[in-house]
Amino acid sequence: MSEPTKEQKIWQVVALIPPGSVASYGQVADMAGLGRQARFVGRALGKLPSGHSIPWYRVIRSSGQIAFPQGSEAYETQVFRLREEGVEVLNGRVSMKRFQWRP
DNA sequence: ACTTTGACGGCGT
DNA sequence: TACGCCGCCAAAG
Repeated sequence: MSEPTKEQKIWQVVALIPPGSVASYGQVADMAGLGRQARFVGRALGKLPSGHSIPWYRVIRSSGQIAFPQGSEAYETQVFRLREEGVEVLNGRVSMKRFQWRP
């Protein structure tokens, strides 16, 4: 085994987000030591291997918006899982004020 | 080696 | 509050 890849670091950080809270792509990038690589976080989550247990749905935009287009399957899944943990989602958005993860 | 892409962010209008 | 524009930068093609 060698050094963890950047993608693995990202997954590692996402796995730390506790149930009932959310984090932005930018916040995850920063915590993974990737600076302003918010966009890379999205790409990395898209590559999650099947069978994983990474809470990808706890990652949203800094604005509180769900990153997928409303109505898409991924969007519906994300909203469902968030509500399941007690996170309120109204019109595709979460109140960062109330649910953002603060390490 | 070069160009395009992307589950973003921040600021201005 | 809601768009649009531009900046970011590693990975894909």
